[in-house]
Amino acid sequence: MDKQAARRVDEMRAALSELGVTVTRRRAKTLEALASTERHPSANEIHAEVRRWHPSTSLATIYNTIELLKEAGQILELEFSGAANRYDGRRPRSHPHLICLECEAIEDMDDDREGADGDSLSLDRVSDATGYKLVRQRTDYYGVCPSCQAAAARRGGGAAE
Amino acid sequence: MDKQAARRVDEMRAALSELGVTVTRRRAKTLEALASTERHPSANEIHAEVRRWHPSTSLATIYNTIELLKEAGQILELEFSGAANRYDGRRPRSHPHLICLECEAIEDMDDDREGADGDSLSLDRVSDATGYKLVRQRTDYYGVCPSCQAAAARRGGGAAE
DNA sequence: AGACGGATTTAGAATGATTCTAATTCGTTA
DNA sequence: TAACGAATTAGAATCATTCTAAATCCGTCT
Repeated sequence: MDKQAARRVDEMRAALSELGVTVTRRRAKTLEALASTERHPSANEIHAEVRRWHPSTSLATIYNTIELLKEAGQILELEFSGAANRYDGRRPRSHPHLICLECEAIEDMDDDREGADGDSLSLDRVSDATGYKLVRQRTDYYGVCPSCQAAAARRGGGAAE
Repeated sequence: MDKQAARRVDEMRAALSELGVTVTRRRAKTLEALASTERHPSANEIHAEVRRWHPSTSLATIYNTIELLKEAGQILELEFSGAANRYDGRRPRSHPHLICLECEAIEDMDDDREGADGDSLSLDRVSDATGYKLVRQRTDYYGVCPSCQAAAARRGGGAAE
């Protein structure tokens, strides 16, 4: 676990304690799993990771912890209907994602690629314009990632394919 | 069905024919249901509407037609994991939505509220910046709509609530 | 140490949207 | 009318997520 991940785990721990819940060993491992991957894991993937240390852990516990993290504002949930939800525990504030339709990879998009000041300002602006009291936003870009494009080119041959 | 809705139905019809599928009466009603509401209905709601004219229609047929419309690029699917997906058949190109967390209303956000030229340009820009071959985007703003805010104020009394 | 009580966890059942399947019906064309 | 492929149906299957009731854990107090 690198330094950034460790810092993130501390933040999440603190936020959970703030909520009045105890950070058990299972929960701690869940936080670590979330903080130490860029992969935006599903509940199942987190479960598999936590099980490596606490084999009797049940999926319900993972969902339970995710729920608490949501209440604490410490996790971003990316909902999908045809597939499992994916989670971002590294950057809990709303930010855009790139989603590959072929390999299902999800990666963060750098904020500075589109508006510098990020999302909260934009939220405020939209709140003002619409009268909604906004709390978060979701922005996803769907397409084919460079690596899948390369794989397709290798398979298919020419550009016409 | 107003004029705009009728035009939309024609577009969808044409796109489906283009695909080589026949636009049956049930499918036609499905298109109408989609074109004539701002409500972003779920599959169930569309089903209920179509059933008013063709009571034996099965849910599977609705999903089937939605699938075809997706292939034809004539419908926007807003995925949710905890609730039914919602559909936008009036404006099939990517555009932002406002989603009320209390009453589950979904409304279109005017494009000119944020970038005038809309989404395809933005898609191109992001494609260039990231190397992804992007095909669509999703932008949602989550919060409480004005009408639910008013209802809450009425219930709760003062501003402190 | 022992007992208590509340929080946590577990296994499995329940839920609900969506997809699949096999059989039936519909529409068109010969 | 017969025959064919497409469309449709009812119901089963799938699968992520949530719920439930029982068991367990953990800190605290005696």
